[in-house]
Amino acid sequence: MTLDKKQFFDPQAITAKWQERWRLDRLYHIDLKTAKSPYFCLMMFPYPSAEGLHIGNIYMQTGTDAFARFKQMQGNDVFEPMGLDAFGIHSENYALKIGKHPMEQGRLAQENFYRQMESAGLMVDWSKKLETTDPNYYKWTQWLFIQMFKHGLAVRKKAKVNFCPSCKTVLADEQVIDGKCERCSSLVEKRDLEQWFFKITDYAKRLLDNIPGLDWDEKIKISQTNWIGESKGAEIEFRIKNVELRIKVFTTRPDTLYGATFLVVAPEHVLIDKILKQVQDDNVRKEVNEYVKSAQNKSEQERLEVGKEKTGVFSGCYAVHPMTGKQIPIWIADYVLASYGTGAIMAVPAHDERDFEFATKYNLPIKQVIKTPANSEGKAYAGKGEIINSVEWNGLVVPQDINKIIYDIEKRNIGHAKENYHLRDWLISRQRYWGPPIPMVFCEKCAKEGKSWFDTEEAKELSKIQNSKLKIKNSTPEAHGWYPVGDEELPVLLPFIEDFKPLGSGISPLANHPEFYNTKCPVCGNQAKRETDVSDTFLDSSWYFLRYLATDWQYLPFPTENREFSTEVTKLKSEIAARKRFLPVTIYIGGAEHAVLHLLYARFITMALHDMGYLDFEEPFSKFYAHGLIIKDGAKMSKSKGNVILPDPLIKKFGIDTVRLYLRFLGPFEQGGDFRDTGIEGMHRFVKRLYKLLAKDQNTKLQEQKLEDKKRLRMLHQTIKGVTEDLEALRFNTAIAKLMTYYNFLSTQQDIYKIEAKVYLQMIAPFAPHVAEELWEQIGEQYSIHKSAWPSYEEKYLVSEKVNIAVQINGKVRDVLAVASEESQDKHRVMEIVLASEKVKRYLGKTEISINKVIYVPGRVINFIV
RNA sequence: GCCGGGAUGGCGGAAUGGUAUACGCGGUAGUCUCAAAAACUACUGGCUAUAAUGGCUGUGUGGGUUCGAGUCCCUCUCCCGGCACCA
Repeated sequence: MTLDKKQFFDPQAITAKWQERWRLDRLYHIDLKTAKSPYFCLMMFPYPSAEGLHIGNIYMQTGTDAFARFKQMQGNDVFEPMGLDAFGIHSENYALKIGKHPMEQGRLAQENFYRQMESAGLMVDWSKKLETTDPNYYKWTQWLFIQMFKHGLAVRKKAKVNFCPSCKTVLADEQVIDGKCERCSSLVEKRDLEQWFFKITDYAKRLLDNIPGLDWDEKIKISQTNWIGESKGAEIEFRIKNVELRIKVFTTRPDTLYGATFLVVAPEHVLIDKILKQVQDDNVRKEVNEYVKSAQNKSEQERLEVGKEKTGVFSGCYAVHPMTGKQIPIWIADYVLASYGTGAIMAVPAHDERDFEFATKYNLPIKQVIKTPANSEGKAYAGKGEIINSVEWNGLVVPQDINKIIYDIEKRNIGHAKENYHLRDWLISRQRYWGPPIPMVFCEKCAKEGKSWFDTEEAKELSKIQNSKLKIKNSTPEAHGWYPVGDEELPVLLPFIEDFKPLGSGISPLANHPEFYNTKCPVCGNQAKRETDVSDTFLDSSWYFLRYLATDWQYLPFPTENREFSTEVTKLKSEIAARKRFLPVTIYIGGAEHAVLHLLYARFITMALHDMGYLDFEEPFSKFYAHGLIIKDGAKMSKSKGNVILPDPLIKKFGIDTVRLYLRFLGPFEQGGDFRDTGIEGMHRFVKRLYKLLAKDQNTKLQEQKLEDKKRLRMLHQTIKGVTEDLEALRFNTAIAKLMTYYNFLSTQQDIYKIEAKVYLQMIAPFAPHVAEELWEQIGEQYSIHKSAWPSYEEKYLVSEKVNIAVQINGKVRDVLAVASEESQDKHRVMEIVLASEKVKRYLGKTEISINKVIYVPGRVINFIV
């Protein structure tokens, strides 16, 4: 007779039973204050834009959860919080697509997301959840913006910025991938606009220098290093002939200075106008003007097109070479970028491919200054070799002697050592609706009078107490008229408006709402206007991990002892101290796609908050682990391909424990893997078999007495060791493989010892929390398995199963003769095995040698000295 | 072009320099069934052999180090990711 499945294993009933019990018992509630061994296990919070959770979200969340549960069982007080990154273009675009108001869509999505995440059986303390759209949250996002402004890290600048014509907003550099919008893949345009920027470039060096010390995925560290893009070199000044003007150029190869045969400046370079005034020839002037104009009209895309032939025009002016005193022509060409370095270069065609191409086209002189191997032709871009044709530098060898050259340049007062960074300032304004309004007020009257917040008493007070790393600047023209909203006015609520659609033309939807933007100047009291742009969603997520520790605090953004909050700090003194122990985040798990976005911004903001005195650490995430992507049929899941896997039906069909186990098993966590339907069926079979093996009313008898069988003890302890090490390194797939091997072993045994069942359930609990809890109860153990101590192993049971037996002649290993197995641990037995081995017989027969000494190397090789 | 990472059965993937292919999927055969499904049992890299506890071969290519290489070193090919007219 076949058993009805329901009769012996009903995953839905088990899940419901235990989730209910855990909730009633507040099993996963964590008291941040009394925690003895604080462990902050953070996972990236999702944005609730799509129809619901994606299998990829579940993949990441349950993976993090398995690790968190493991750490909890190891005796840590694990804080695993969760929330929603609900503001931002992602969510807004989705609302636009389905024709709902973002506020309404947000409410629906929020409900659905929390329901789904709770069904995943996470050990999240839901009493500490947060949403970035909550005014109690974005009040502090706005507060953060204001602190950045007050400390001179949020500035208004007019600049060429990325503009997405489809999302109708500006974008940060990091949000442009291959010239396309990160969200919608539209071709990004460049527009000249005045916007709010965060001065992340001020932190470029520190952000870079801290990278080697981070316990992060190497991939991510390399990406960030490349993105910050430090180039070491020198800035060198060239006098312009007949004029009191100088052009600064940046070069990484000051050693090739004697090879500079002309200068090139970007078409946008500010000196061009001044230079042109000196030019007599009208034709040249006209030509230059035309070139500059045509360069401006070209899109970034066109200008950067690979393989494009270089263009340029002679400016009519000459510069004076600082070493030789000879005059060299100044050219204007768009292969030099205004936004990098000084916007001008010294061209060394003999040793730079681009300069060579340009010099060849326009017939400019080429002068070799580095000795190159005989066989290479004119263009040798060698970065190393002996310097020639360079008067006093001749004979020096680069790169070794580059510092001598820079020293010489500095001594002659023609330039100095200089580092440049690829990193650009973080453009924070968005001309969209769905975000926290930037909490700034602009007063026309004050602007005309050249006043700003930096002229107030408060600014002067602040400048007295601030960290030396942050110098409050004097009021710059860009800051004139700008005041932050007063603390008591926060949050600046995002109003509900019907016309929330992005307008394009660089204006935010809020700009059509005088009832929102009309206000009074906090200083002069005249009519003033609120900023109508909202901030980038990456600002919301740049500090959310701090807020998890303070979701119940209304007057503190996160645990801090800064004097700004002195009243609260006095009141909550010990609580703040206790909660601070969870920071910085112990481990952060998330997708590698945020390498240069979220992860860099969070580091920057943390560093800035540190410098402002709000935090006493400057790196937010001690450890970062990047998980891989889950794909289907070898391709990324997408609706157009019709290969999207949704979690709900799977959970319904197999139960969450099977899904959790399968997601862990399908490939290494850091690589992701291919979702296969037959694969999950296989895992389902395993879960059913396991249940059958250990469930109370099944045939198995649990042996209460002590386990003495050596083989079984070794199996048990080896599995504990392997699984523990695998979990420690987040190698979930191999951990589960070991558990399955162990199951296969146990299932062949007549009886199962209690200790085996117990340890087995504990090891599978992080992956299959509900089934493990159910069986834990059925074998008569005390609730809850998740509060039980992770099993430990004893070395004495771990003697290696395999040893190799080798022959040594004159201290050198000559040959491996045999492989002995477990029984061979004592020397006499080894001898027997060796002598019985066919290979040894042959070896001994051939060479007529005898074994006179045995050296035993535990675990690996047994050497015979012959 | 530059910087990373990778290539192991029919498939996903295991292997601190020590019996390559753990674990799962798929496949084959069998048990149970009127039958099928499910479940269970056995086998499953290739070639060869079958009296075997047999032989040979095998981790993208070609070489090297080593008693011993998927693993370490060098060459080449291909694939994936990031950056890219950044001076």
